[in-house]
Order: sequence, then structure tokens, then C-alpha cells
Amino acid sequence: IKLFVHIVEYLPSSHTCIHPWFSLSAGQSYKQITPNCWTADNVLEWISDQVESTKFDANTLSLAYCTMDGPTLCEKNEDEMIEIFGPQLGPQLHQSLQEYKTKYETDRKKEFDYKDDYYLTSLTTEPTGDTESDTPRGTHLWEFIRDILINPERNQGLMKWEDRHEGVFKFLKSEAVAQMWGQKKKNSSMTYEKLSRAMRYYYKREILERVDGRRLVYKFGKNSSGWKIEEIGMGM
DNA sequence: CTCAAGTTTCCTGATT
DNA sequence: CAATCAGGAAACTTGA
Repeated sequence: IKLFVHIVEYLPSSHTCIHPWFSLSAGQSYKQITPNCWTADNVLEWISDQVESTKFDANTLSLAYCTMDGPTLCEKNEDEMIEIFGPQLGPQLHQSLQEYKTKYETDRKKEFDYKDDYYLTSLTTEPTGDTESDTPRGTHLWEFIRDILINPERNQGLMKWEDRHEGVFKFLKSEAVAQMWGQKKKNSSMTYEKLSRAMRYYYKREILERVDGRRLVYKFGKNSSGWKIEEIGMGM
């Protein structure tokens, strides 16, 4: 994170590629990524949760059979799942997997490769292992901005709230944020000038409200969501 | 392939 | 003066 802040600090001048923090692969919950990106550990974590929620006797389960990564797991059909996990846990796991799959399938930018997926997830991830694995990664500009805003720990100095309750915020490092947005869209020539044009289009759709006289300041409108204090925090 | 949404690009002009 | 803001237009990218 320090490395990240450091890089962003002198970004405006150069065409530096922001990438380093992608590799900070820490323990990421399977709840935050699509099943296809699950690691063997994620799969194990998922199985554990399922076993626990169904009060299934884990002793009858062989660890060896649980060792597989996301892609492998996703290829199993219900019958294969039953064959592996038995008549009780099999169907349960199959259903749960389908739920997670569809949950992320509806996500627009599922085409992003794993690195982008991880980067995005790191922006929207809540600190503690909460119950609801909500808020999939934002794919639109306003969601991208929102996710930076609600994750101050990881994005110090980029943006800040002017009025947290009203949804008024400000760009502190406009060009750095534009670079990050460009990076997400694989467009290295993104600039704040261009990003701001897209922001202005949001006024008509009421995703953003106009805040005039204040440079670099915007306000979330009634058609935006996921930024209010009540909306985040605990699952609802 | 068509269509629409959501930008991305570019630009002229006004403000700060 | 440099950075922003305002929008109109048109090109582009993607997913349905």
C-alpha cells in the first residue's frame, strides 16, 4: 500500500504504468470473486462454509477429494458433485456453486483477467469477513469512483468526501485517478479531461448532481447507490 | 450483423 | 497562464 501511494504521488507527470500492487496477493475470500477464479484454498474455504452451514459431518469427507481449483470445480455437473461429495453434501454444493456463478455472471466486466479482477476486488472489499458477499466489482465509471471513495484505507490521497452524508466528494489527484480508470479500461491515454466529460454525462441521468463553483467536486445523485453509510457496513 | 448504452475523443468557449 | 467546466458531435467498445 505504501508503494502504491508512493507511485501515485508522482504519477501526473509521467506515463508510468501502475501495476505493482497487483501482486499483493493476500488472502482473498472466495465470496469476492467468481468461482472460476477460485484457488484450491478458496474452494476449500467454500466447502468448509457449506459444511458448517448444513451441519454436515465433515469426518465422512476426504480432504483429498476437496483439493481442486475453481476452474476444475466449475466443470463438475451435479452428478459428479454427488459422486465426489456424496448424496447429502453434493447437491448442496452444486446449488451453492450455481448461485455464486450466476451472481458473478451478471457482472459486466467478467471479461477482465484475473489481475484486474483482483485489483477491482481489492477496492470494493470490506475489511472483515462479513456474511454478505455483496457489492461485486463496479464496472462503470461512477462505480469505480465510488469504490475508491468507500475504501479510504487503500486509496489515501486520491479522492475524499466533502460531505459524506450528502454524497459530495472531491478529486484530490485527478490525473492519478484518471490513469487508474484508464488502466482498468486498458486505455493508457485516459486523462482527467476525458474522464470528466463522462462524469458530466451523469448529470442528465441523475447518477451525479451538479455542484457548481467547486472545482473537482461532484455529488452522487438519486440514481447512484452503494455509497451511503447505511448501504455499506452491514449486509442488508 | 444490428442496436443501444456508456463512454472516449475532440473541440470551442467560458470560468476560476 | 494552466486547470477546469460545459456540452455538442461523432467515433468506439461491448453485451444483448
